[in-house]
Amino acid sequence: MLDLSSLNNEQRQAVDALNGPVCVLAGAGSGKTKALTMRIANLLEHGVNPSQILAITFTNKAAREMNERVAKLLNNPLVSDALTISTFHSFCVKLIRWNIKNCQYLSEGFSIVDSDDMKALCKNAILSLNLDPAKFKPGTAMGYISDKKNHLVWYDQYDEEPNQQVWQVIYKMYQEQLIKFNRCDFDDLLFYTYLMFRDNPGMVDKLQDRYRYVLIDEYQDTNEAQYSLVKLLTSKYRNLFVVGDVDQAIYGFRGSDYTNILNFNKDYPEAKTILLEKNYRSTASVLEAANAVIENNKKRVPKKLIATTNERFPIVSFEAADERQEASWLYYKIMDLVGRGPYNYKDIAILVRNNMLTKPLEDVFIVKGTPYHVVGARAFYDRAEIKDSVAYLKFAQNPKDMLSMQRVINKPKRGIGEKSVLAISNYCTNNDLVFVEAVEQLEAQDALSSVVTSAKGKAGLVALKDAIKNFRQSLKTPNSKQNPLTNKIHQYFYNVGLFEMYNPNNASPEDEEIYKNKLGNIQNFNMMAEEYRPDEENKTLENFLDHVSLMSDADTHKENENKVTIMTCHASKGLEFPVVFIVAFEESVFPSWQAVNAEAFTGSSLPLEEERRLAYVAFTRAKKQLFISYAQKRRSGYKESYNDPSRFYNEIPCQLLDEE
DNA sequence: ACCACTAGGATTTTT
DNA sequence: TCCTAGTGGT
Repeated sequence: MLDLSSLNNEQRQAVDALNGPVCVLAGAGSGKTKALTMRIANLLEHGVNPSQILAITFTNKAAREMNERVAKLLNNPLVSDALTISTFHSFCVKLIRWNIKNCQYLSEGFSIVDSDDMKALCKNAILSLNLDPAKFKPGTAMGYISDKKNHLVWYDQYDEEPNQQVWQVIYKMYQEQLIKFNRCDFDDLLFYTYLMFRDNPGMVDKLQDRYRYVLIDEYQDTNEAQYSLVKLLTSKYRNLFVVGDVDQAIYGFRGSDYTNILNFNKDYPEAKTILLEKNYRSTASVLEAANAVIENNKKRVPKKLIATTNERFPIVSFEAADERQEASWLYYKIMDLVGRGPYNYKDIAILVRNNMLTKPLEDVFIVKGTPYHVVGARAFYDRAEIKDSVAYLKFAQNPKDMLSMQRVINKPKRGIGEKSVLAISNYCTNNDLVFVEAVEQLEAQDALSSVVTSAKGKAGLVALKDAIKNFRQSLKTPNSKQNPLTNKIHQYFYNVGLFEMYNPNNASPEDEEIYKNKLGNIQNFNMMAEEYRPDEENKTLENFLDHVSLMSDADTHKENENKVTIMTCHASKGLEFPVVFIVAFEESVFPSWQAVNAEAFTGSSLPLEEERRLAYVAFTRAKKQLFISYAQKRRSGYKESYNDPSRFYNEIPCQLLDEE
């Protein structure tokens, strides 16, 4: 029997409201994850089939944890497999793959582009329109395209804004390329799923019957595409349970719209609304500071976090001369907390507004030997050798992916240059063939010379083709302990010459370490194909690549290691730490200069209010103690600036502060 | 086809 | 300041 005794009245209501729409407005630290997991367990206790439950979380890590918690609550590991708990994006990939025939823009084997590929495609589009990429920046194009997709606008829908029409043309070219390569971007996952729903009532009907109970965490951060998806999915049974907090809406820049949660009652007039205001996480002083800051936002529903403890610590602040002094102050504070205080390194988090700010901290921690870990080591996937490895896999999985082909065809050097690449691409397009077929046809007709000139080039091309063919063949035998995916990948990488390319014996003395390192990275990446999920039969190449593409920064957080955690405020959402440091709490950093400018030049305070919510999120991560620092002078990359302390700092009542 | 050098741009937050 | 893409020479 499920033990509900640890819940308060409001949490209890949320857990007990099994049917119909429910909206839980949950302040930071008010036990919303607990309510969410308990409710899933409660549904199961009341005879709901686990396969009928769909829960959407904000990160893959949160999904995994929720799954484990439910299984533990019910003392039944078997429910784990039957439950569907994932992020919007992961859920959408699966839906598209299962219903690929209903998706008019993708076919079997499609793969997801990363932001670098997106940028490259945008740049190609800009160049082929004879526009100056310095004036029409690929980054701006990406923003435009993403914004349109998040609002469910396809490229053929006329853009009324006269000066936006260039971007619309770029959008069109970009999208046509993606479709040709059988690829999609992050936003397409949501958009295409929405289109499938809209155009296939039969499919929606089936899914509605399957997922009778839908739960969504962090609902304040859903965008129009996600909102519309959910609406279609739940319109039949209306068992929609959403949890969120308007004060923690921090993803407006990517189309998230917190009015979705404010208007929940309009869409579902019969909805039950539950307010969770009691905070079980933080000390009274932390909550008073957080409340005082967030009160300054005009666009909000008044709400105060209520402390459940009288414990309080002063909020320690420090004004540093520059970022280096700030970093060493941090170091001494940490040594003090760990050496004399009751804390371990893993109890401490350092939250930053942007990724650049981690560098001076790392410099000090490396010299002093402080154990730390930067969340968002997605940087691993940005290394050239890992991108090459991924591109090799994506090309094998998706034969139409000429973008990945371009990346790998001459790595290692095979004597195939720009001209040959173009000739091969054209041959494929003109004869409606994919790479392997094209090379085989040319080989059979003894016509390889028409695409590559050198003997080395011809041999290289045929060898690459064979390696891909063999790999694809090996994928057809099911994975097993004796013959795991990672072995097949290893063989493939060996065959294409990736290992030989970074063989340290081939390196000059000064490159030896670099080669060793790169080789190690490739091998680690290869191992991940084995480790990323427990069940052998689901470790397909497709699943592995989806996993790699959709892994978020926050998913790289390891809490079991005894290390100080450094991460962005955004990535800290949903987490808690006994001790939290917020660094660079300065005007133009936090709030960002873009937000400050927006208010000054366009008069819009919306970006500033989002920054304030971000500060609120950062503050409320702290369970016990909060430390805040700012510097008079900051050298950040190539720029040097003198900033005032953050306006949010001045919003903290003085009596809570201990200024060092 | 490949290498070495140079100029210019870059970092707000992310699936 | 550092990294990247683009250019010109071999």
